[in-house]
Amino acid sequence: MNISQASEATGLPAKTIRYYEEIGLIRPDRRANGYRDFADTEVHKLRFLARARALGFGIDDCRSLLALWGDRARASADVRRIAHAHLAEIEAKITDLTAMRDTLSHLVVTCAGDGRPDCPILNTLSSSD
Amino acid sequence: MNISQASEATGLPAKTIRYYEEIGLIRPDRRANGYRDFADTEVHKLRFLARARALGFGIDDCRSLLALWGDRARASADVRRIAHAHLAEIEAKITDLTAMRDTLSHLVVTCAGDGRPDCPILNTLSSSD
DNA sequence: CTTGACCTTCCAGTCACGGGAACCCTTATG
DNA sequence: CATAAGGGTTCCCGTGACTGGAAGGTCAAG
Repeated sequence: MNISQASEATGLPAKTIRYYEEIGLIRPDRRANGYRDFADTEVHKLRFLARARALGFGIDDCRSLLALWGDRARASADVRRIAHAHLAEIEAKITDLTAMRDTLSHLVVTCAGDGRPDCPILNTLSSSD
Repeated sequence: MNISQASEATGLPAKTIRYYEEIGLIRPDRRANGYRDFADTEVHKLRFLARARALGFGIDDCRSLLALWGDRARASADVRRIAHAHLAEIEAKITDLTAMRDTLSHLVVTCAGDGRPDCPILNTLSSSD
C-alpha cells in the first residue's frame, strides 16, 4: 500500500505519516524503488494514532499508548493513568478558556460597536487597577 | 525604568518584553549605555498587552488593538469586530475540548485501571469502525 | 517520448516565547 | 586597584506537530 492509500485509509495527510515515521512512531517497509509500503499492521497503528491525536493526546502519550497497545502483558492501570492525566489537562484548558469567554462575551455585549470611539473593551484592557 | 522594573510593573518576563520590542509592539528609549529605558507610556502599553494576551488574543490582534487604542478617531465597531472574532475562536475551542473531555472521561470511568490487560481505552483507540 | 501523477528527501516556517552562551555596565567590597 | 556580584545586551537554538515548497526520482498511459 502506497502512502497516498494509507493516507486515504486513515484520514492522515501523507506529510503527517512521513513525520510519524521520522519520529519513530511507525516503521513501514520500503520497496525496491524506495517507496514506502504500508502493511495492515502499520495502517492499524496509523488509525490508532489518528484517534489518539483526535482525543488531544500529545505525541509522547501516543508513543506510550502505542507501546501499551502492543504489550500483551500490559496493565490497564497504565493506560488509565495516561488518560486520566490528559483528561486533567483538558479540563484545565476548558477552565481557562471558559474564563476568557465569560470576560470577553461580557465585553462584547457591553461594547456599542458603532462609529464612536468610546469602547469598554479598550477601557478594560488599559485600566490601571 | 530598567527592564527588570518594567517586568515587575507589568508581570511580563523580561524576555517577553524584549520580544515585544523586536516585533515592533513597543519602542522603549535607550540610554547612553545601551540599556532600555521604559517611560510610563511604554509601561502602559505593556500592561495593555499583558491583559490582551491573558484574554487569549494573538499577537496580530494585539497589534491591531494597540493601534486602535492609540487612535482617537477609532470606531468601537473595529474593536468589537476583533473581539467578536476571537470570542468565536475561543468558543470553537471550548466545543472541541468539551467533546474530547466527554469521550475521555467516559473511557476513564469505564476502564478498570487494575493489573489486567483488558482496557476499553485501547479498545476504542484501535476499534475498526 | 512525453506528460502527468505519484513518490522521495531536505529545508524553512509556523506561534510566542524560553534557555543559555558570550559579553558589557555598574556598584560594592577586600 | 582587582574583583565579584548582579544588573544589562545581543545572538542563536529549541519548543509541538506539523505544513508548504523546492528539487528530483519513478511509474503508467497515450
